[in-house]
Amino acid sequence: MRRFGLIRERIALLLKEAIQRAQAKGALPPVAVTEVALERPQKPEFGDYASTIPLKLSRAARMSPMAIGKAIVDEVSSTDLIGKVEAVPPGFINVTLSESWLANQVDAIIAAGPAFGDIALGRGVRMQIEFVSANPTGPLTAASGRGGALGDTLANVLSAAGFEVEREYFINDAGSRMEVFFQTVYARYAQALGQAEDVPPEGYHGTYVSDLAQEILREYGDRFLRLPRERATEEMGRIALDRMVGAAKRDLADMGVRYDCWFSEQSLYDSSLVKKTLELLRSRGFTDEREGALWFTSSALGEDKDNVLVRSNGAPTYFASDITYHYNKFLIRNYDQVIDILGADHQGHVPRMKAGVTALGVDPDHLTLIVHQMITLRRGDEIVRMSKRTGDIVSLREVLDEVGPDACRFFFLSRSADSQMDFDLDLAKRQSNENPVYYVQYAHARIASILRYAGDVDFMTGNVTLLVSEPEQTLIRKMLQLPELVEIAATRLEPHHLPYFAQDLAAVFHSFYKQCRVVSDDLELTRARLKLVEAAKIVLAKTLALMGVAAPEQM
RNA sequence: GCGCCUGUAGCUCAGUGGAUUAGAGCACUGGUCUUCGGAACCAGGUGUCGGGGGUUCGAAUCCCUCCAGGCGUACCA
Repeated sequence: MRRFGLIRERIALLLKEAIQRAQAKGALPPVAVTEVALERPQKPEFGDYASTIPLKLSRAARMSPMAIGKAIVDEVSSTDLIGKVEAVPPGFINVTLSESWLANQVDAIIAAGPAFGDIALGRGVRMQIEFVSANPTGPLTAASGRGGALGDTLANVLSAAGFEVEREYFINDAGSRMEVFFQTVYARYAQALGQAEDVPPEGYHGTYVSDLAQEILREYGDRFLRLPRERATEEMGRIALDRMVGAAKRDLADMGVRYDCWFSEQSLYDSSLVKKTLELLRSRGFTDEREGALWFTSSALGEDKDNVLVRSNGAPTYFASDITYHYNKFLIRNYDQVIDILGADHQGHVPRMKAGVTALGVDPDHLTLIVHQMITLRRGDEIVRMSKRTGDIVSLREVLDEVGPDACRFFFLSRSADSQMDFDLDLAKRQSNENPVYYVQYAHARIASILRYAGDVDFMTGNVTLLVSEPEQTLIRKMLQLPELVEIAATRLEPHHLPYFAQDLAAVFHSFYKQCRVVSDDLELTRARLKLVEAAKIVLAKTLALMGVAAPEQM
């Protein structure tokens, strides 16, 4: 797969070489220059890239920023890439890309095809990203949708950035919540058969459990009532669990979320890995027995408290499973980097997991925990609570059915993980026509339509050097930002920049379309512009693909 | 109490220490004029960047403090 060197890096190198030459000639004092940072100026008249290096060197060099700027600019070697480079007050160096180089990039984009935007940042580093991993004790909630969109998109972005990414869902099919869930299913089943059974006090009161019990009753009859209670609870529970996991898989698949692996928590017990991991922690001196329980002495690793691994009743906690799970990730499957995406309601898990992997002898920097804030669901002014235990659920399924997967993903992705999110279901439905996702998709459909309209015009021979008008160059500039966007999203683990870029790109395309007739009597210009349109389609489709949003040929 | 996150336009939100006027979408108003898809384009304006200090040549951005909201702070997950 072909990957492109970033324009920004090429320019930074040119500036750095210029500085070295200026220093060699004595035009600049030999002060140390670590890196030449480049930014994208807010305004077009300031060029495509700008550096503040003169301002930063001013003090050490004991020269005015403008004098430094001029000394550097004088030494920048001329290339086909740069059209103009100038020093401007108070001490910026502004770089403008050359018209002809920009025009030629249209050919480069078409040659790259769907690989355009891919970069060589990851260099094959093996990375695992785990997300959603919701308890299979009920349907996925809308909140899980946020984790799903975030994790799946981040995985797409990291793959595009050259990481070797595997996506995983941790199925919490063991432990105390599971027992309570099994008992709840049994109670509802028994109730359906006229028995006086109560849902356990900490049980799940949602109607979905009753539905599930009815379903089991229809398919299996009353046979579980004739089995010993413990065995019936276990067997029926396993059936219910399978259905819940199956539903989660369907919901996520319908949202376009893909997984490479669904990993069972129970398997960690079945293979005795939990026991082995606890032994390891014990032998390394990170455990302590107090009040009949086994504690992880995380306070010795800088955490503010210790955490229970095995309760005094002998049952391991979820934390014991999760450390074991990370033992598996790091020491059995040997991932170089692991990312866990959690909801804010699990933020307390972050410091102890960091301490946990440290105790395993793993560099905690190899584990990144991304915490996304909660979403508040509303229907108009009414706030909707989401809890599987109370049964007051807005399921992901419901949101998908109401809003559709594309709008759903686009919406979830449009906010940074750090921000709480308001999701008004009424509004999302009512405004579906005004949702930015349609604006972006419309641009893609319009492009496809233009290409259809052009019919059999063979534009692959088009001469892109004709593409020098302002709307054309603006569109090319915007398209060329995609690789940098991938870099930013991948290094900062922030996929929320994608929807904004998609909107910008669509807007720039619509504006171009309005100003430039594509298919006209001028055959040469038509061919060139069709190439540009084709390139725009590639870039827009790639952006949408990274977000997991459909790129329709027509709407 | 302590910890994490947040506070930017009427609403929902972007904003990697930099450029006399801090951005986008929605909503609102007016225009385009519609032979390639009008689900479009163009033009309009509001901000004590929560308050107050500090660092810096320069702060929405970094530090301190206060206020407000969300979440966490279990032998739950």
